[in-house]
Amino acid sequence: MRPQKVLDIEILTGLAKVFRSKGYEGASLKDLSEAAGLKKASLYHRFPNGKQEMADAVLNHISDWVDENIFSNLLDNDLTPENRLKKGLAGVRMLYDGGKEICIFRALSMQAGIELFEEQVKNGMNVWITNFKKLGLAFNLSHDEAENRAIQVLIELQGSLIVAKGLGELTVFENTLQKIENKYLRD
Amino acid sequence: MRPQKVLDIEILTGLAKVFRSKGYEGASLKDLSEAAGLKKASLYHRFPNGKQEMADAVLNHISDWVDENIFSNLLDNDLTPENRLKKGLAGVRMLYDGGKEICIFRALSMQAGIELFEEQVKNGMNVWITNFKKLGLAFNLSHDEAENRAIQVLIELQGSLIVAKGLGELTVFENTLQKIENKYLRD
DNA sequence: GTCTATAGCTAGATAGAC
DNA sequence: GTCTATCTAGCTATAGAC
Repeated sequence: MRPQKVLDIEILTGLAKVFRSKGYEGASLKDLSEAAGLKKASLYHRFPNGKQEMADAVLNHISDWVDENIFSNLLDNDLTPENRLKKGLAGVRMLYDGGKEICIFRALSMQAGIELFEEQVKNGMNVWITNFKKLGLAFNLSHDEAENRAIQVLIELQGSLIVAKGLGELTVFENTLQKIENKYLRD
Repeated sequence: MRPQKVLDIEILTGLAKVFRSKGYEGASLKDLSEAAGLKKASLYHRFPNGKQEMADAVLNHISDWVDENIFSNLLDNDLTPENRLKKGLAGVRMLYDGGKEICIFRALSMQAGIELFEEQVKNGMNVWITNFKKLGLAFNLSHDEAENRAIQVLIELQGSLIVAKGLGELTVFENTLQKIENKYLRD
């Protein structure tokens, strides 16, 4: 076989960039192939089921990144709760590039995607809540408090991304990260 | 002239529904014409500049609704600050149908919309912040506190809409409305 | 595995009858 | 003002050479 011209990771990175900025319907095969560095037909060779398979692959790729760079920190028993929190939030900051990038779930769950990715969005959110809840328990919060705070973290992250993007003020996102950190450290 | 078959308000309501659920690119002229109750060519008679003009009209229509049903309450000098808040939040609850509906700005600002509606989204958010800030001042908050709380309100509303929609749990949105109300009333 | 070329379709938008 | 019929451009996807 001939060697791959472009590595899988490079393709996924390119595809992710387009899906995140344009959404599912908004991302054309032309956009996707240019960002991936492969012609359309070659993309179909890698993803025989087309655009949907590309979006799935991107979701899985990002999901793996989040596991490795955020959740693994939140749950790391070798760290103090304070350091789990700090390293976890550092991962969050990186995931969203300081507020410049949008949440891939949100980008893909609009439009036709509503039914297409509904289940994955729901599961994805529940995993975030579960893991932040475990962090809350490590801070000696009650089950209810830990769960409510986990949900609140999700709300504030998503909300601040929208507002930061809308206003063009990245500080809104950064302030929210600080606020979340302080809230856990204070009680 | 022949009478209009469908009233402007009915058209706008139909168009809004499609744009809110599918976004700008995701909303096809077929979808839009069916929801409006007019054939494509007739829609173009009403909106000669096409889809973009339809989206603009929807944005203006909703903006008027928000002025009348939310902001006018927040700024009503005949009411106590408590009642301004309660009536304003009641409008917010109605605007988003208890968490079932998505923010039109968000729906339209994805995809190709990024440059198309960027200015309108920014202005729209700033108006929300300005008006909630005035409410905060009526509650005797300092300028800084009033502004920060206004931004926080926007963040929590947008975030809770996303999380409520993603989890399929409308209570997330309702709880956030309660939390916002309590926060103002407490201090 | 990657490419050029193209099929088949649907999108947004118009023409012109009534 | 609304309709049917139609145009063109762009879309997703495929065929087949190398």
